[in-house]
Amino acid sequence: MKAIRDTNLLRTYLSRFGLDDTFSPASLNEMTLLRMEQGQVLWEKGDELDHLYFLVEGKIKIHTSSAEGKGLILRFKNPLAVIGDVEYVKGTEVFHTVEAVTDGYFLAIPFQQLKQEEHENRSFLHFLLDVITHKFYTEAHASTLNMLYDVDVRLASYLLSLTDDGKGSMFHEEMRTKTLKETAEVIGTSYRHLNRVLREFQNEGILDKQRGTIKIKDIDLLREKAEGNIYE
Amino acid sequence: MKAIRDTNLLRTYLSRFGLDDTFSPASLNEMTLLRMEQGQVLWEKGDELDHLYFLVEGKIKIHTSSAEGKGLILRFKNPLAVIGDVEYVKGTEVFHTVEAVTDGYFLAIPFQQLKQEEHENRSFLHFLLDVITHKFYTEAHASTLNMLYDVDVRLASYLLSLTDDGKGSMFHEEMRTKTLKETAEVIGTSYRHLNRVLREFQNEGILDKQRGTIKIKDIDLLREKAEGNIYE
DNA sequence: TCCATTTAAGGACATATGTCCTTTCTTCCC
DNA sequence: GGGAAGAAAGGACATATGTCCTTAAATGGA
Repeated sequence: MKAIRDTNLLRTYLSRFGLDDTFSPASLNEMTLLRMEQGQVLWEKGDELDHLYFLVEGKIKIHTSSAEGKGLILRFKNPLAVIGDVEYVKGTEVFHTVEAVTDGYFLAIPFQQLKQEEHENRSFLHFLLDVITHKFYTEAHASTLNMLYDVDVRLASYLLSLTDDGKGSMFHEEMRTKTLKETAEVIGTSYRHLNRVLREFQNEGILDKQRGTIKIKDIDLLREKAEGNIYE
Repeated sequence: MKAIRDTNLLRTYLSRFGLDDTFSPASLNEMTLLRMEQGQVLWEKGDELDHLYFLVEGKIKIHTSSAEGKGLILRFKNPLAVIGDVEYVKGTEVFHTVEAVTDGYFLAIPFQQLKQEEHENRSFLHFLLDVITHKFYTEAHASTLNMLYDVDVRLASYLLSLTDDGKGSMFHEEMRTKTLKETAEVIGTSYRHLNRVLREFQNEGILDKQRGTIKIKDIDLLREKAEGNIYE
């Protein structure tokens, strides 16, 4: 990634995400702005980090793959996402590959500065704790869902998580998955199988689809399929 | 669980695990000692917690199950294990069932007291951060392993994690899994299938087994099977 | 505009894994 | 010592899911 010298933009992001409340002025001063470009692989398994990064604009994809190339997308992330928190606390290498899905920006701050911050500033520790706890929580949910349920349940959950606004009411009945292949990776199955399950759903009257455009027809049936599970 | 009035024992545990360095005297004073009994279900999904618990003696099992009764053991834990950390930070309900595998003891401290501790004591926040980060880290490893690899690789990893002392040398070539059924649940498969894979391993000369007693014969072959993955 | 590339759709088949049973040993209790 | 209950072993079969292909429609440059 390339460093961008744009103090105004940097300040805008700091205040938009309340980072200027979390960090001391000294730390804010150490922040740099970086630009990522679509498709770029930002970090790979095994990399050593020495900065903590905040995604402030754009979208990234966290994924992993076995030696044999079998891939699995763990999640997509939008601002404000934090990268390097676990690595900072545990001093370990990067474990998952991070890729830019769109163009965007990161803020970066050196680990060294964070050490300082830890001592002077309780709210930073709290921030870190909240971020990592949240990661653990969602990871635990998702992995349980993946281990315990078949693809149809996971797909239903995934569709609900996009369709539902989380409060029980429903928003866009129609949505376009960018690519079905990507959807397959997110729920941890092959494209072929996803397609199969989608057709089943169509046959059961749960949804309509034509070349990748999926339209939910019966959200109650979908909820039934998901068996009360929702991604996230 | 039943509260035990045994100040000496309590103090022993506090110092054995260095908790008296982490907590303020006021908090130490609020600690209570509890006894668990083998087989007891200690917490279930949906329970509300108002204490943080430390397992100081004995062994527990963290597991979960779907509505249809399909079960999955996430992990076993020995002292010092912490229960309720995520629930404390996020204010959520218990997510996994916790069961006593043996008799043992917990220390408990009210969430309310922790609030206090947070303000007065930086090392407590750090303690919490370390514990949760570690949980995230191991959970991420295990779930990736589970999603990406087949049972044979997972079994090989699991056996290695018991056989290996982690530094490349090897300890007990012979080990007795308490029950194979339990082993199956830990690696997330059915007993039937575990049995199948064990027989394959035997045919390939990797191990010998007779009625549940497994003896590793060729640890290099086993390592090859595990493809570099180790549980934990 | 046309061709190359990507995405979608689904057939055919292979494989991993699960479910349900039956049998055989152990273990343990009365 | 004998029977009941649990643990191990594995046969038979069902099912979920993966791999490999082929075809058709969309999409993005040159």
